[in-house]
Amino acid sequence: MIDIFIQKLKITEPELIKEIRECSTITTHKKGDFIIKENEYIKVLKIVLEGKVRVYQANEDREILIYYLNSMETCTLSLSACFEDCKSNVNAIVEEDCTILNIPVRFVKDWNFKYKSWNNFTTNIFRESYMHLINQYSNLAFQPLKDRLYDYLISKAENSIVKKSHQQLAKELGTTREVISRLLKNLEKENKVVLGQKEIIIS
Amino acid sequence: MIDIFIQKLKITEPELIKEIRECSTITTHKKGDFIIKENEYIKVLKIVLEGKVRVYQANEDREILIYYLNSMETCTLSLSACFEDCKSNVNAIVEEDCTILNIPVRFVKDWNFKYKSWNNFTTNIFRESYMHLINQYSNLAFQPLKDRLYDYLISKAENSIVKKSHQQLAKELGTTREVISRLLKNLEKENKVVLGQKEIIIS
DNA sequence: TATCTGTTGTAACAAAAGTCACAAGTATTG
DNA sequence: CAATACTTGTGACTTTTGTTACAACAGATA
Repeated sequence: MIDIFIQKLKITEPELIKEIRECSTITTHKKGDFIIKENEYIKVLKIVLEGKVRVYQANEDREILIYYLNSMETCTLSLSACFEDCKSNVNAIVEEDCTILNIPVRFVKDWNFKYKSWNNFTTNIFRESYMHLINQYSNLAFQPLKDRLYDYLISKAENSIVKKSHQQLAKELGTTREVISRLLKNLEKENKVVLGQKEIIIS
Repeated sequence: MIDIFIQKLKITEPELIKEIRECSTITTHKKGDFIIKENEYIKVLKIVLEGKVRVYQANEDREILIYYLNSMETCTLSLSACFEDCKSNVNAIVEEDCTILNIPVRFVKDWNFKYKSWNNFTTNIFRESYMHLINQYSNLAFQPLKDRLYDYLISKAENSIVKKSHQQLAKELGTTREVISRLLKNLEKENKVVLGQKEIIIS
């Protein structure tokens, strides 16, 4: 598993590969486990080798998705935290049983100047995440929820099907279940989707 | 001017200081000039030595602030763009006449692995910007505009006074002037602020 | 002073989003 | 099968935000 990750990162330095193997730990987590909780100090960089994790912010009654971590994806927030001892401002919950590669913060910081390929890796993650978040931000500001929902469905569809409950969508888009149900019904009336049980078909 | 910036960055390597001086250019811009436009390729890292720049996203009829660049602040977006040739997804307009330090992208990338203090600088900028943006994001998702406005006024107040027009505030918070005027009037009725011409006093 | 531009106030209405309450269907599991 | 939890539908209502239209005032300048 680590090999695939190392390959994906285009890590060439043998010493770095050795260091990663030596200092990192691999943990497994069940669906529903919290990987990171708000206000907790982050002490390791977390990379999902397998499974799925949802990283989100919450207020009293609603949640909004920051990003999903799928196989071989890196938690930008934990990476960010590695460079300065700081608390998390998000939660991360396991959505599908997963295997996680944990690298203690001090290594992440050291490697950044020691190994070129690690440096490329971290700056790429930052760049991509930052660009993505800015776009999310202005969509949230300017797009009506109906449009955000429809765009989101399209982006998540596999073979034009999205297997999610209305409640899940609400948590991802930062609203409530009733609102999602209503908007989906409207989309169905406009013949843009067909609704099923935990399933939305885009037409 | 460059000296202060170098000092602020805690740059110790004499060669780096030399390189910065040699490769960078200093430009001046008048109020209203565009530093960066949406969909333009970014070719230099921009650091505001003096003056003020507003970086924002726009749609047809509204704008939302991403961040202000004040004296000695670095444009995270242009930094981000340095690591991969890419188009801007924001605009940057001069709000107060300014002096800008421009560093071509290839240097920014090289230095990141060549000089430790430069590496620290870039990762710090990324970390702070990313953390800040995540918080802005969830505020936008969860906080009513009235609260966002009030919090914003408090954060921008100098001696409890904010010298901005309603139109400016609208552009910063991603809404329209009329809405801001109404919400401010409500805040005044609740004795939270006193309104004047281009001036809001927080009480 | 007259004119122009920018600023603020505000009413009336429309649209979007959130809340509450309840009903009914589906899936899961002891 | 019965009980339970999850899922979806939906009406009625409220709150928030956006839109349109117009009036009045302030400040700068010719």
